Amino acid sequence: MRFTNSPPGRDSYHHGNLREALIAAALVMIAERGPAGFSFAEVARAAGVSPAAPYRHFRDRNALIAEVARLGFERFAADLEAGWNDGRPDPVTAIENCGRAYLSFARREPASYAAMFEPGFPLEDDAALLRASEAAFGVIRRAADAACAVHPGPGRPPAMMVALHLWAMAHGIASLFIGRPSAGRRRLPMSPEDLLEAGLLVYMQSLGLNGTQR
Amino acid sequence: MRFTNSPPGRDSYHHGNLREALIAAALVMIAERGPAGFSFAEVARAAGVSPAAPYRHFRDRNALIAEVARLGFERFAADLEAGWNDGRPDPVTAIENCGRAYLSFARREPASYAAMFEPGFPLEDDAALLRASEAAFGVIRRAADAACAVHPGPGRPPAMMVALHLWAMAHGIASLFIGRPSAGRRRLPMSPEDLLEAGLLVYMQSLGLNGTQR
DNA sequence: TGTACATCAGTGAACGCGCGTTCACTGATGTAC
DNA sequence: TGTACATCAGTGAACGCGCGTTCACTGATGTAC
Repeated sequence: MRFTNSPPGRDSYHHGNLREALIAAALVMIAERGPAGFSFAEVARAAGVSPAAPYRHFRDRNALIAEVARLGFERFAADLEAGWNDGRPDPVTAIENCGRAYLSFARREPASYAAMFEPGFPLEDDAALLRASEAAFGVIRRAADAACAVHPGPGRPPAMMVALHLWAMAHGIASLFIGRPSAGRRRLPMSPEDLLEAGLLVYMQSLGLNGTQR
Repeated sequence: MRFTNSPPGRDSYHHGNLREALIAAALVMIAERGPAGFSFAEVARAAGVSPAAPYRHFRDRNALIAEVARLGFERFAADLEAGWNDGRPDPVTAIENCGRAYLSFARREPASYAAMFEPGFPLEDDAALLRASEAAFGVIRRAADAACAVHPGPGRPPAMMVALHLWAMAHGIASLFIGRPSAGRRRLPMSPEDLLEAGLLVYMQSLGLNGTQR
């Protein structure tokens, strides 16, 4: 598979779109074989370009994966934001929609999701990447804030903790039941989406948010 | 680092313990660099043995990782079983202990946990491995059964679903907050253990299991 | 207890391969005047 | 509009390296008698 600008073959000495083509090729390979499953040279070959060309755009293979992850987090945050939809029509429904958006992203973009959460090397020191991941978590955090605000209190749980619970459950389900299988995967008696929705409802019921009242 | 039988150097033509030494060396390398971060040759070198020697014990590198995962699942199941402790003193406390055992395993054996859940290649067709992973899930499943049995009903939730929720939350927290960091990791305002305990309590409260009554 | 022999575990040399990285280069693009 | 020049993106050849895998081998162990 080639990822050149001008179909079918490149007509110019310059590629014109190499950076994007490399990212697209990496996504395909990560989806097929995981973040560890390709080399810098292979991705160049897939883009129809010499093995030295990618160095014009990325310091090394890891930098390419980091960029895949960063772009993934950006789309991920946008998806979660759309699902949350400012808490409409009500917090419980909006959180369910947000959860659905979460799994939908993991399903549509397994390669991005893997680069984001199992890159195979530490991704901590990339400021732009951290910012993108914080934006995504920010959506969940705001959803938890809004949900907690409904709580009658006293005994209102800390919103940060609720956000982490929501995220852990969504990530747990995505990571166990969506994407390339691991040995841990079980057969599911229901879709991951239904499993997450039920889990969120059980959880939120305890918080005084009755899922049936909407 | 060498993993030979007779310290400090091997005195015999035969290693005597090579299989175990290869597994031990793989565990160290996986802990440091992830399941993708070592080669078959490197693990042989670490064991102080020629690059051809590992082939006497494992078909290839993947078979070695699969064995690491299988042994990991065995110890994992035993740990969960000990935490669950047949539901004593009561199901809620026992499930909390089981959750603590879950995270404790991920903390003590990050390399095994990674091999089990992010091997980097499909591990589906290894029957012994599948059996070991089913044994581990079986503990969670039995814990969910016992917890659901306490539910006053009607509206008692399916135990299988509850088991999957418990597992997803524990795995989500382990995978996000324990082990080698990914870009997704947030700073935690509390320990993973406390986060999981709180999450389990909130969840189980909805099931009619009051965590404060024990 | 001793000996012959089969089995087994590890050797070490060899191979072809693809990778990461560098380098001086070259062709295309954009811009100043 | 034309020309000169700087900048930029991709070339292709080269390198050393470690890997995976094979092979005939050898030394140690265990067992039959």
